[in-house]
This record gives sequence, C-alpha cells and structure tokens, in this order.
Amino acid sequence: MTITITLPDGSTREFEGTPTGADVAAAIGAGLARAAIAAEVDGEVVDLGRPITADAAVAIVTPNSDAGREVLRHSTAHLMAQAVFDLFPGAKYAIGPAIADGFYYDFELPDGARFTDEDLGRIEDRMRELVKADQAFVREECSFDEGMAVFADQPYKREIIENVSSGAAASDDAGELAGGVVGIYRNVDADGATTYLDLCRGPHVPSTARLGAFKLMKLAGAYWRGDEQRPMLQRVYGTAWESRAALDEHLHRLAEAEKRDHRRLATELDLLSFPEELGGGLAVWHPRGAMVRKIMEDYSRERHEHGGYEFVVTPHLANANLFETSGHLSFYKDGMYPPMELDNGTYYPKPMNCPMHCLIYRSRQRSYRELPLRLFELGTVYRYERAGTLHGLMRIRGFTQDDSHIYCTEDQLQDEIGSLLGFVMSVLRAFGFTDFSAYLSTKDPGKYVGSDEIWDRATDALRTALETAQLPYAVKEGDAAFYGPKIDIEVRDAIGRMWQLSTIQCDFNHPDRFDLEYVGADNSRHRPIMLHRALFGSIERFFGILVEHYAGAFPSWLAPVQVEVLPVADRHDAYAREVLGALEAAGLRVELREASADSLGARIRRSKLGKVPYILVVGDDDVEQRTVGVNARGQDDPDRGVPLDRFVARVRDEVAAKA
RNA sequence: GCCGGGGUAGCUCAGUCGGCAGAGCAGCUCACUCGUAAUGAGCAGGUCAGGGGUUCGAAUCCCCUCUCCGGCUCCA
Repeated sequence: MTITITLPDGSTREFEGTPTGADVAAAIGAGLARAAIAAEVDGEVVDLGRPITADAAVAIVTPNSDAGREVLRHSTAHLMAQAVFDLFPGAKYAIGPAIADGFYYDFELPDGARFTDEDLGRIEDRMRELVKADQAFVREECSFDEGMAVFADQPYKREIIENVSSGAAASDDAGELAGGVVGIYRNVDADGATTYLDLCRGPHVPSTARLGAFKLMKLAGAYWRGDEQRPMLQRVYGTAWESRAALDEHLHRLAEAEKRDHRRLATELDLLSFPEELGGGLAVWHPRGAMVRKIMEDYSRERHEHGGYEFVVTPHLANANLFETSGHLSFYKDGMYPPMELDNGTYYPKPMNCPMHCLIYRSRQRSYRELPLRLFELGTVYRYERAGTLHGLMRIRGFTQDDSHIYCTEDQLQDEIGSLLGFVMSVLRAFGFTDFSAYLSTKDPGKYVGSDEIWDRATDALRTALETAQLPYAVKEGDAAFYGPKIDIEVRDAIGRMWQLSTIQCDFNHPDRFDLEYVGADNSRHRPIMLHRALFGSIERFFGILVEHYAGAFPSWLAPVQVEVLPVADRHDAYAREVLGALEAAGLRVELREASADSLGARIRRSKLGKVPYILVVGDDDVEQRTVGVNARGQDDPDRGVPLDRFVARVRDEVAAKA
C-alpha cells in the first residue's frame, strides 16, 4: 500500500506501508526530525509514533508553535504527576490539562496531607531526574472495564471514565476517550517498565527527555469538577516552554505585569487606598486618584450629553418592595448587603440602578415619540461580594457604574444596538484602547423569561450589530442571563491582556415586572424593550485597568499632575511661579517643587518616579529668555531653552487631542 | 464561602532557640542654592493586625476574629 502525504507547502510524498509522523519528519529532514514532538494529521494533533493509515495532510508539530507548546505542557503535567507519585505514595490524581502559558494537575494526598510550598521544589527536582531518565510516552487503548480495573484505586479517574461512558461528561473530559475506548498513556523507562500511567487523550511528546524548560509556580485549592459541593483538591500550577529562553521571557513578562499591578501603583502614586478600618472591598480616593477619576467622569458625562442621553440621579437605598418588584431579592439576595429595618419598612443598599430608572420611566405616561429614552447615571451600588473574591479595584463591594438604561420599541432595537456599539467603542478609543473583541451570549434554554420570538429577534439584532461594526466575536451559547441576550466587549491592553469592559444587554424582564408601557402611534399601549448598557462597567475597575494599561503613566489629558516646575535655585522661584501661572491660565494641572526642598537631581528623580508627563527646569537662562527646560516623560534628553509660550501651546494642544 | 500562604514604622522588608523593637526609603529640622534620576547631618516614627491562652517572660508557641495575597467557586 502506498500512502500519499501532503505537506503544508502543498508538496506530496509517497510512503510504503503506514508511516508515522516521525517517518514523515525524517523524510523531510534531520533537523525537523530532531525538533518534532507531534504530528498534525488532517487537522488533528496526534503522537509522532501514531501510524498514518490513509492519505492525509500532515504537518510536523515542533515545540515553538501553539500546538507544540500545548503538547509540551500536557506532557509536563504527566511528568509532574509522576514526580508527585514518587514523592507522595498513595496520592490520588484528578485532571491535569495544558492551559494558557502552562499546565496544572489536581491531587489529593492520602490522610488529608497537603503539599507545602517547599514541596514544589522537591517535585521539580524529581521532575528533572525523570527528564534525564528519558522515558517513552506510550499510548494504548482499552475497554471501559479494563480502564475501570486499571484505575481501581483512583476514584477521580474512575469517575471520569464513568461520566464519559454515561454521556454525562464535561467537555474537557470527553477527549480522554474516543469511540468508546479508554485512552491510556504509560511512561516507560529504559528497562521497559511502566513508571507512570494516566487516563489521557494525548497526544504527548515521544519521551520525557523532550521536556525541560518548566517551572512549578504555585499551589492552590480547586474543587473537584469545579463544584463547591465536592471535595477540594490541591492544584499545582506550572509553566512550560520550548526553551529556557522562552521560559525566562515568560517569567520576565510576569514580573513586568506585577510592576503594573494597580494595587501597587495606586500606593506608589498616591492614587487611592483600601484602609483596613473601612472594611474589605471599599476604597478611599486620594486627591491624585480622584482627579483622574473626575476627568474620566467629566469626559463620560460630556460624551453622554452629546450622545442623546438624559441624566438622572437616584438614591443609594431603596425600600425592599422595590427589589421584590425587580426580582433582585429573589435572585440575588445573597449578593446584596443586609437590610436595615426602619419604622416604615425594610431598606436595602441598591445593588443595581435599573429598578430606579424603571421608576423614572413609569413616573408618567410615555409616548412612542419619546423613545428611545436613554437614561444615564453614574450610580453607586453596593454588592456583598464573597470575601475570597475581592481583588483590588477589579472586584470591589462599593462601586460606581456608568449605567444607562435605554427604553425603546422593538422596531428601534436594531438601530439602537448598532449605535450603542459605535458609541461604546468610540469612548473606549479615547482611553487608548483600539483592539476590541466581543462575546454574544445566547439563551439558556433551561432558564429564561420572554417569548422565543423576542429572544430570536433580539439575538439577531445583537448579531447584526456586531457584524455591521465588523467586531470579531464569539458566541457563548446559553450564557445569557435569564432576562435577555447580551453582548460583552473586551479590550486588549498594552501588554496583550484582555479585559471585559462594556456590556449591552437586552432585558425582557424589567419592563414586565414594572409594567412599563408606552402609547404607540396606534393609540394603544405597548411594552417597551429595555437595554442595559454599561460602558466602563465600574468606574473603579476601569480606573484599575487604565492604571495597568498605562503602567501608571497616564497620558497628559488624564494625568493628575501634567507639569511640575522645578526652579534650579531659590532665586528662580519668582519666575517659576510665573511659569506656573501661565500653565494654570491655560487650564493645566501644575505643581511647583521648590529649590529649598531638595537638590535639583533629587527633585527631578521624584518627579520622574511620579510619572509626570512634563518636568520643567527653570534657571538663569530661562529667566533671562522667558524659556523653560523641558524634560518630557519617556525622553532621554531634556529640551533646553523652549519658549514658554510654545510649551504652553504644545501641552494645551496635546491635552485637547487626548494624545 | 472553600484551600493554601501572609500581616513588624507611611512604604519595602530583617528580626536566630521564647529573653531590651531593627534597616533602607518616605516624613520633620538644620545646613547646602545646585541646569536634568538620590547633598549631608540630626530628629521623630511601633497596641509587632485585634482578642484570648501557654509561659517567670511572647513579634516569636496555641486558639479565635479581622484583613491582605494566590487560586477555586461566584459575579445581576
């Protein structure tokens, strides 16, 4: 039999018998054969040693590709599990997949024992020994019964086999089996003895010797099958790469990301703090942080004002009746702050603004001529987030939403969603985000309100809007809230991380619950559709993301202090104040660092560490010529002798352009 | 909420076996008046997260609470 293999460049090669990926690689070249760790056969990544039994398109997978790294990471997870079994006899293992940048494996140690941080080093040492042992990864397949016997003392593996065979498998289990057979991988040493065995779909590298650029990162708890009712296992996270250099680069990226951490920068730049006395998940904004926030809010208000929104203001508390009407008390009571019992009823801090906006809508009869009615509020809400979920500004208990609720007719839905999308992206662009993607969440068939027709129409409207905007999106089937489908928008930050920000949600529930109506052109009453639209989402969280995006170096228009003026010596103070006055008159935010405070070098250093966009140094020459020495952030060499007027104009223009 | 690890000066951290509470930076004072990333000297700064316990004696050992960090779960 002759097998024809088509290579990625379109060329073909003939093989007698059933070649393996390794054979194909060897036929192409010795270098590729050495680098190969797996083969992609008709789009499916398989072991290098798997026979190819029919004509196929084959690509050799090497470690420096996404597919290659995934194989590498998955294999490293096996290696780690083997090391754990060697060091902790009797350990139970659960799942150990490759993930972004690495892998993990979940374990349960006998007698309630726990890994400690020191164990990570021991496990890693053992892994390096196993790499040297050059064990082969060997695939085999067996029946359900055989599989259950092989894993007789491994309850988690047995459960995976059972679930897959009964069809109750989670999606990430399904691959452990194919076509009713159980996939097993053995690690086999030089003597042919099995040293480790795992339930697995593969593929894997040919030998442990192909692994090496890995590092165990951290320990964490993780519920078995992600279910908080089930046992908590211990998860060991690791990272693995194709080379030492790639690993080092990854560790360097992590260190850089840590330097951008908004919690660290918030302290360093004196933006805000989380005083313990205040309680968890609550922040106080210091003058500099509050200034940035004010600029964000001012800009948001300005855009909304010009975008056809009407501003509303609602209180922080409401009678429990309101949240009974809205349904929040029955659906989200656990996430709400506890009630205050007062003489005239029970009051709750509001977890959302929508019920109050519905009251505004309902305060009088509405005409179709008023729609779409766009209500906007920077509304502060309180949610009792579970203690373990709090995270700086990203997950916080008191926060302000840039919250809008739009009431429109069904006919207006399409246009309204389209213009909302455009509005949202336009505002986000002003904050330096240019790379967007989106998710469309559709109906959960098990839990929803409203007719199928309206769901379909609304979902189509959202989809059409995404396509018109040419926004790349993925569909999350069944991920919508019970009250309507939604779009979530993500942005990519300066170091490539994605953040979910804005949301546009259809709501078929609130209009019903609040019995909202409008009088149509036909002189009869109709139910409006309600859209929830958050743009920043939470001001606090968006601020945190901005801090990380800009690494604390806000662009001029957002910087809390735009210019700092440093007289060289006391005798230049008067001129420095003149410069200060000129900048302030141009509407700029300026501060003076007097010469009596410190040496010039020290003052420059402070200003630099404060990430101020412009440092002006003024001395004898400047007094004489009415110039300034400009030390711009990010520039190595200062620019001496710039005429004051010219500098003022330059910064004013830059701020106006939001550059 | 669950699992693990932390909490010592404003910040970053040291503190050995249970035996007098430490450093750098920041702050304040004085001197220095300087042209682009740290001038020098001095001073001040602490309920060792809080509470309880063991002990002659606790930052140190034990228990509880709060809180932070890393995950898990959750996120209208």
